[in-house]
Amino acid sequence: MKNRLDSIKKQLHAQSYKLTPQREATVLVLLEHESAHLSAEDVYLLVKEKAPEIGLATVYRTLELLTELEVVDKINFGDGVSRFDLRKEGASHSHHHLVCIECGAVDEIQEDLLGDVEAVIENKYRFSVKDHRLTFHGICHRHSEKEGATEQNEENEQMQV
Amino acid sequence: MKNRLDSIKKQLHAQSYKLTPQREATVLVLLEHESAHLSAEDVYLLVKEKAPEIGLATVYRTLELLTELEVVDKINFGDGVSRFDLRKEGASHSHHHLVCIECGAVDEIQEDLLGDVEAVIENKYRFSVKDHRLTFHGICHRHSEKEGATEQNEENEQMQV
DNA sequence: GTTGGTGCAAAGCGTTTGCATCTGC
DNA sequence: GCAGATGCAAACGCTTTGCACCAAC
Repeated sequence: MKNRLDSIKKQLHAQSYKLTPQREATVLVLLEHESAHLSAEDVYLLVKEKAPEIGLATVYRTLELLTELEVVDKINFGDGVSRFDLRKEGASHSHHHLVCIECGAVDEIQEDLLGDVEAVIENKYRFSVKDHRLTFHGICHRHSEKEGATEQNEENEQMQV
Repeated sequence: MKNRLDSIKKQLHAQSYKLTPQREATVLVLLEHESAHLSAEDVYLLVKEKAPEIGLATVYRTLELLTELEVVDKINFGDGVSRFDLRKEGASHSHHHLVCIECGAVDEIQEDLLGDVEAVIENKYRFSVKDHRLTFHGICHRHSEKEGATEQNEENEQMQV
């Protein structure tokens, strides 16, 4: 965790940005809530616990900055808010998501399943892929198998495989 | 084209919705601009040419209705507006998109490249896939190969393979 | 006449921006 | 003191909603 923060600090400095207390608090919130797919508002409320004086605009500006630096991915599940996902250290691509239409849970898939597909895109369609967004909508394992599974609204889990 | 309209009319009637003149004009605009990834505002301006009295709210309501009926897919490329894509007749999944970060062009991929990936999602992650969204961001063939390719902003092409 | 659909304007809501203030070299 | 960063409030832009009116059976 400390390493991630240091590494992000270096990335900021490399582009002559500072790691201000507000930015640090924001990054810490993101680190502490990996895979939570927080919205800007979510981040704001959590950061306020650490640094109550922070303004929403600063959070937006920080998240924008981190997106530019490719520290986070700005993703969108079609519900009208942008969500921010920390990239795995060194990952060059956004990971995939499973959105359950029953309970709203969002699971992550860290393994890259698009290698073959990207090869087709590159060769057949002559398109040089820089990033991708892949989201599946459907019914998660908690709801497809057993009826009466524990309700899980607004809750997020990470599936590491 | 006529067939598509009739088919959509049937789908509406099946759920006891009417194909009002405003709805018909909206559907026609979508049919005439397939693969154009029109925003609601775009659709509104085009529909106004056919039916000048139409209101923006009606267009929004119609697009929402068509999305529910799975006649169109509501997609989002992260630029803050929803875009509406007519589904191919009988297609059960949204098709894929290639967004060029140089010129903003959006190409479509009609072939389904996710068969193997969905099998993994279903089996390994026990997730029952109902729909997907796959977008690649990168550099399109017009800009990756030859410098000085024709500028193509806000323009869209369909790649049928 | 009842029901669903429409048009308009106002409201809603996430996000961005202008600007005065602050902070650190 | 200068440049970058911040906080606040206002502005913005897309989308939704309330409501009176309309159209079709």
